[in-house]
Amino acid sequence: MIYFMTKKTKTAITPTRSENYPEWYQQVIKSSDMAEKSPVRGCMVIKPWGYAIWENIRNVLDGMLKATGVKNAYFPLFIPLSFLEKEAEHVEGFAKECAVVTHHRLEKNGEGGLIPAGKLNEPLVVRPTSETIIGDSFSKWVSSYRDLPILINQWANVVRWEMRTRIFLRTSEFLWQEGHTAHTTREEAVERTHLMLDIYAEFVEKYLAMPVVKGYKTPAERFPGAVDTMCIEAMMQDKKALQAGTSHFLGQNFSRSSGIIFQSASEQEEFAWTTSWGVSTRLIGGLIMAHSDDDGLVLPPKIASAHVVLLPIFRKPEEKTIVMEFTENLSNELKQIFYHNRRIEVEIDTREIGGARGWDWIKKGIPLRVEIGPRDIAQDSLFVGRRDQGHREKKSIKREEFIKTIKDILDEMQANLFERALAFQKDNTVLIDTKKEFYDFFIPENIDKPEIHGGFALSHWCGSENCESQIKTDLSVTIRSIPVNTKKENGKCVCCGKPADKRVVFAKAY
RNA sequence: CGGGGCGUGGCGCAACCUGGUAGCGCGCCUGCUUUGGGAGCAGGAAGUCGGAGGUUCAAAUCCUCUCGCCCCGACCA
Repeated sequence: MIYFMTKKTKTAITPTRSENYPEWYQQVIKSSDMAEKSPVRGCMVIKPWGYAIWENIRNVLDGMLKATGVKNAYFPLFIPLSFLEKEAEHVEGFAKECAVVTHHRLEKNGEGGLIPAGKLNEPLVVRPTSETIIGDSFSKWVSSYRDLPILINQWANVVRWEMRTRIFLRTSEFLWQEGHTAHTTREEAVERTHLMLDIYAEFVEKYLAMPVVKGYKTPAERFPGAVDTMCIEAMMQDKKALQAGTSHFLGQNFSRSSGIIFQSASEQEEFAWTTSWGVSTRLIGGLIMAHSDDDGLVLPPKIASAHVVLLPIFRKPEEKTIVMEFTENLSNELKQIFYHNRRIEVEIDTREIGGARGWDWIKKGIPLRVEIGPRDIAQDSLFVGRRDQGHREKKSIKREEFIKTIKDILDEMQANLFERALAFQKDNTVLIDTKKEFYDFFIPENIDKPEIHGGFALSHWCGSENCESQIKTDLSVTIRSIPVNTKKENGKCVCCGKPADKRVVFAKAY
C-alpha cells in the first residue's frame, strides 16, 4: 500500500465515521456528554445536554399534536397480564420482550441480602406499549357515537427487553409519546393515521432536519395487532435506514379485544376504529447519525440543547472585568430574542482559554461559538464560528449585526443541514432492476470488516413474503416501506422475477 | 441465544505470549510562563488491572468459572 505524505487531518472523534461507524457513534455521544451507560443492563442515563434535546422535541411535537385536537393523559406503567392476553397477535409480538413484576415486597434473607416476597395474584407487565390498558379506559369512556372521536396522547417511558441494545437507538427502557385514538368510522381512523404520519414527517424534516420517506410497512414489518402500519424512514450517514416514527391503523382489532363499543346514530352497536402512533428517544440517535461529523455532534439549531456559547477571552485581570461585562450584556440581550418560539439559549464558558475549550463545544454540537476578547470589544465586534462550517472558518461580525442576524444565521444552518442530508439521501437512493445489481449493491467489498455501503434501493417487489424473507436472509436487507408516493410502474420482482407493478424501498436498517 | 472481539485512573491505550506487584497520551488540580486558531514548563491527585475461584514464594499476566460491553446473525421503535 502506498502512503502519501498527506498528514491525516486530526479529528476530534476517533475513530472516524469511515473507519468504524458504530464506534464513532458511541464516541460522539460520550464526548458530547449527552448520555452514558447505566449500571442497569440496556438502560441509559440521559444527561442534561441530551435530555434538553428530548425536552425540545417534546415541546414542539406536543404543540403540533394538540393543534390537531389531541389531549394529553397518563395511564399506568403496569399492565395486568390478562390485558395483554386479549389481542392474540399483539401478545405474540411483545411476549418475548416483557419485563414482568411478580412480587410487591422485599424480605431479608438472613444473609444481609433481600429476596422478593409477597407474590402478586396476577403478574403485572411493565408496559411495552399501552394499547391494551388505554383500550380498557376507552371502553369505559365510550357509549355513544357522540363520545367519539377520542384523541389521547401520553408522554411516557416504556420497557422492551431487547436482546441487543444500542444507546438511544434501542434501549430496554426508552421515552416516547404514544397517541391513541378511537373513531366511529374506518375512514376517519385511516385519515387520522395519515395525519399523524404527516405531522411526524413535518416535524422530523423541519426540526430535526432529517429528510424522510413516508410509506406503508409490509405485513411482515407491521405492528403486532395492526391492520396497517405507516412509517417514516430516514437515511443515516452509514446509508442504513432508521425508522423514525410510526402510525398504525388498528382497524377494530383492539376495540374488539377491549370492548370499545358505541351506539351509532342508527342505533346499532358498533366497534370503534382505533389508531396509535409514536416517536421515541430513538429520534435523538437518528439526529446524531444524520448530521454529526468526525469532530462530533452537530445539532440543528431549532432543536439544539443551546444555540450559542460565549467564550470570553482575557489575559490580564483588568481585561477580565471589561470582557465579562460585555459577555454578560451580550448574553442578556441574546436571551431576549425568540427563535422559533423559544428564547435563544446561551451558554457562557469561563474556563481557561485554550483551543480545548472551543473544541469541547464543537464536540457538543452547539450551533454557534462566539469568542469575545478585548480586541473584539474595541471594535464592538465578535468572532463567530458555525458548527456547520470548518472549525477554522471563524468570522468577525459586528455585535449589532450579529444580534440582528442571529435568527437568520441559525435558520440558514438549519436549512444547510437539511439540504446536506437530503443530498446524501438522494445520492444514495438508486433504482435497481436486476437481482445481480441488487446483491452487488448490498454486499460489502470487505465481508469481514464491512465498509459503508448500500443505501436505499428502489426495486420492484412481487408482494410475496418469500421473496421478502429470502432477501432478508441473504443480505439482511428488508423492505423499509412501500412509499406513499410510489407510482405504478411495471417491472420484475428483484428477487423472483415475477411481474410487479411498483417499486418499494429496500435497505439495511437499524 | 449462536459466531467473533474486548474489559487496565474520567477518555483512549500499553504491559499479558515469556508471572516479580502498573505505565503512556489526553483530560483534571496547583504554580509559573504565554500574542486570541487544539499553549509551554514544573509539580500533583486519581487504578478493587470487570468479578469469583484456582495454580504459585509471587498473578494484570497462566488455568477454570462468571458478569458486562462492542461487532455480525436471529428479534425489534
